[in-house]
Amino acid sequence: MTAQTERRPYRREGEEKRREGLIAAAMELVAEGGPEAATVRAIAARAGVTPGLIRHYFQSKEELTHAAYRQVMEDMTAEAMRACDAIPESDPVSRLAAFIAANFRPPVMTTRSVGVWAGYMHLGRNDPTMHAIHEATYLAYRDRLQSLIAALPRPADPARDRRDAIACNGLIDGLWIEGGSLPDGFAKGEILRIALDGTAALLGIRFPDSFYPDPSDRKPA
Amino acid sequence: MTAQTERRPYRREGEEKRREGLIAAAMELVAEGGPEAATVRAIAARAGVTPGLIRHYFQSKEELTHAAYRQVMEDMTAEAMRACDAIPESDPVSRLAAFIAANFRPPVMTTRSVGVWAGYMHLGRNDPTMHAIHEATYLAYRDRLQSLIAALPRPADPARDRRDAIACNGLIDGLWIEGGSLPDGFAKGEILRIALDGTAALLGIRFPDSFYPDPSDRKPA
DNA sequence: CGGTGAATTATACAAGTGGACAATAAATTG
DNA sequence: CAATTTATTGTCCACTTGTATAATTCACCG
Repeated sequence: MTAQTERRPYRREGEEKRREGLIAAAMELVAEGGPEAATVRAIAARAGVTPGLIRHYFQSKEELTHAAYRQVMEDMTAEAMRACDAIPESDPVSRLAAFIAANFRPPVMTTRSVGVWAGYMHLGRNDPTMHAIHEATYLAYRDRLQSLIAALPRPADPARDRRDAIACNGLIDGLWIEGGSLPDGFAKGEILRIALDGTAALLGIRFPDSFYPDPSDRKPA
Repeated sequence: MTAQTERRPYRREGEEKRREGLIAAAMELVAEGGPEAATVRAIAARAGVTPGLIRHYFQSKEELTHAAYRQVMEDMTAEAMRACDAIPESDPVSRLAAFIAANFRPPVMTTRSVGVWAGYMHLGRNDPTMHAIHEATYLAYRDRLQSLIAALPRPADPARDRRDAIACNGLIDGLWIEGGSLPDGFAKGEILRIALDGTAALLGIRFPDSFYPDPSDRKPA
C-alpha cells in the first residue's frame, strides 16, 4: 500500500481542450455535490489530469470558477435564443413561445443545470466578479425577453414592456427552479404547460397549441 | 504575540437562549458570506461562545445547519400566513393579496433572507434531510396558496387551482429572488406592484388598490 | 460546606484545502 | 541532434476544517 504509485502517463492535449475539460469537470462536480465538492483535486481527477495543471491554465481556482459560471449561464440563454431564432420574425407570438418553451426542456431545465446554478448562485453575494456575471447574464436574458415582448402586435409602451418582461422572467425563473429542484413533484410537461399558460395570461395573449406538450389536454381559455 | 490569550469568562446561559443564539449566528454568517463562511469557529465567535460548545447543543455541525435552514424557511411562510390571517375570511381576494404582498416586504424580501436561502438551497441536492425540509416547506407554502386561491369567488376546479398555485408560486419565488439578489435593479415598490399585477393577471382577478405601494401610479387595466 | 454533575472553555488532532515549486516529459527550434 | 521552451506531473507546505477530549467553572443538593 505504501508502494510508490506509478507515474501518470504524460498526455499532451490542446489548450482549448484542456480548458474546456477543466470547466466541464468543475460544472459536473458542482452539479453533483455542490461547490464544496469541486475541489482542485476532484476537478483534476474528473478531468483526468493532475491538480497542478489547473494552475497552469487558470491563475487560481477562483478564476476557473468564474469561467465555469459564465459558461453555464451563457449556455442557457444561448439555447433559448437559438430556439427563438428558428422562427421567422413575421410571427412574434411564436418566437416568444419558442423562447419560453426552450427553458423547460433539456438541456436548460435539468436537475444538472439547476444544480449548477444553485451551487454557484450564492457566490455572487460576496465575489464582485460573480455578481457582475450574474447581473450581466440576467439582464441580457431579460432584455432579450423584453424585445420579444415589444415585438408583439400591441400598442407600443416601453414601461409596460419592462414590467411584463420582469414578470415573465420571474415566472420563468421560479418555475424553472421548482421543476429542476423537485423533478418528481410534477407530471411530465406540466411545468411547460403552466409556463406557457402563465406567460400568455401575463401578456394577455394566446400561444399556438403546437408549443404545448403532446398529450394536449389543455382546458379552453 | 505568542503570549497566552486570557481565558474567556465563563458565562452560563439558558439552553433555549444558547440554541437560538447559535442558530441566529449561523444564519447571519450564511447571509453575509455564504455557507463557507459559517464555520464552527465563526459561528461560535459570532454567538459569543467557544467552538466546543456547539457540539454540546448539536450533535454535529450538520444538525445545526438543518435547524437553521428549517427556521429560515418556516419564519418566512409564517410571516406571510400572519399577514393573511389579519384579513377576515369574508374577503378572500384581500386575503390572497395580503399573503402575496407580505413576501415582498421586510422581513421576507431582504438581501439577508434571500442570501440565506441561496446559501442553503444547494445543500438540498445531496443531503436527504435538507431535501426533505425544502420539499416540506415548499409544499406547505404552496398548499396554503392553493387554499387561498380555492377560496376565490369562482367555479370550483381543483386541477385548475393546482396549476394556478404552481404558477403564482413560481412568479412569487422568481420575483423574490430577483428583488433580493439585485436590490438596486428595481425601483422601490416596483417588484411588489409587478407581483400583485402579475398574480392578478394569472388568476383573472383584480386586487384592491390598498395593497399596492404608496406612489400609486398604476396604469388602468 | 463539600461533593456531584452539567455547562463552558481550551487544547489537540487527523483530514482536507488551495497554492508554490521543483522534477520530468515531450514538442519545437536551430 | 543539441538546446530551449512548454505542458504536465509529483511533492511539499501553511492553513483551515470539523470533531474529540481534557480541563475548568459554577449551580445545585446533601
